[in-house]
Amino acid sequence: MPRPRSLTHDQLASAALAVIDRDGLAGLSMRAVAKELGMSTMGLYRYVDEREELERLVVECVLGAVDTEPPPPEAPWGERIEIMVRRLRDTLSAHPAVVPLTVAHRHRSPGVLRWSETVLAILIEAGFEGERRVVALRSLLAYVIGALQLAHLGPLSGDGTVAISALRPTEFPHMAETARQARNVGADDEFFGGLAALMRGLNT
Amino acid sequence: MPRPRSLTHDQLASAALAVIDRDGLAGLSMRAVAKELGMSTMGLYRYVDEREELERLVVECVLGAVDTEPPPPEAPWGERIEIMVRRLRDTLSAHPAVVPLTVAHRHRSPGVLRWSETVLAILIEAGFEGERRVVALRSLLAYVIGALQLAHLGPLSGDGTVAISALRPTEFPHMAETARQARNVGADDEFFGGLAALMRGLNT
DNA sequence: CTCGTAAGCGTACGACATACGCCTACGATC
DNA sequence: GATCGTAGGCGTATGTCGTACGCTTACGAG
Repeated sequence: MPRPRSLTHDQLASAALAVIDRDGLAGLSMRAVAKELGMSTMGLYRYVDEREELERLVVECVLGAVDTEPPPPEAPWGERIEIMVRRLRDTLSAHPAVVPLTVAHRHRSPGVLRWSETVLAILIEAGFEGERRVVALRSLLAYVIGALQLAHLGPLSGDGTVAISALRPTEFPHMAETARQARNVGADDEFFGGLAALMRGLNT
Repeated sequence: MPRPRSLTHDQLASAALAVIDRDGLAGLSMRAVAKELGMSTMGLYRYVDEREELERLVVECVLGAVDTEPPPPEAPWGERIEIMVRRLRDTLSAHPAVVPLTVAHRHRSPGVLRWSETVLAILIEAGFEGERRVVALRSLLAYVIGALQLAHLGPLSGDGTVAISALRPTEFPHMAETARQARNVGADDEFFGGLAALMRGLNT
């Protein structure tokens, strides 16, 4: 075997992640990642066939870090699900710009699969069967993905909310008032408030 | 006033939407839209300053079509919210590829603002105040956005689910079985099942 | 020591957004 | 009806992107 590879997939993904964290998802380019690695642009193509594969590596690198060990079984199942959701959210929150990539590549990520497997085990133990189980898993995923994107692109405490609370109150009175109140709602309160509601509803 | 504009914003947005519907979001380019309109690439720049503005027009065109009239007030508030969510989902489902644009530009879209205004009015009438109202609106939006993206990029009846149900059952037994069951769950069952759960939870 | 394979690089091409400058058609004014 | 300023529309040019292709170079097995 001639000439061993000098870069691991993890190093590739970390470099890409560094670019994304610094310049946003739009800043991700083969050139930028190559420069980050101190190599020529085309050198990168010895490791990945195309940009999409690099994106998959990034997703795996991020999602692979999720703790998928089953939470302590003595806790009620609702709490255990919340623990799992919290882990996923914490992991993705560290790199919010990759969430769109996650959505696109989630089917091939062992990370999400392992996470889903653990969540399903809890749901099954809690008595979820058939369609009800499918709906529970999908709605949890949908909520996490949607909430993270909303939070990243327009956090409650950010410009958007300020702009809305300044709207002509005659046209959008409820929006203006709600936006004013929203400034006092932290990102965690918002996320876990909605999650708690979803969990209550799934339970009944 | 010299030389009236020969194209309306709506015509611009419709052309862009046609491109997106045909070639996906990745196919959206100034060149493609200009060609769709039968004009030169640079001619487009007489109407929009930059690509982002064209995207905003598309979002407005789509979201502006949402019916934001308050639903019949004799219905229970939960049903009225569901009607509003259904309208939003139906509108976005017609052009699923624009959902990511929607997320990015939602703050400036009168369509979402009007929709939110109507939803807030229902929530207020139902007794939602302060943080609880904020959380309700945001979690509904998060769920819709997340669910639509999941459905578009990997519908339950699609390849992804088939691929998952073919995974080595020793490693992902629950996933494999759940995916098999998921093939019998329609997109509407999935969406409204999760929505119903969220609504139940918000109510308590 | 030799040699085949893979590593890594440079160049090149076509698509993209878009700045700039040109000619042109129109409508308000005289 | 002639004039003129504004906006419409186009062509060209620049810099970025992904990536195909071919070259040189370093390594390890024989």
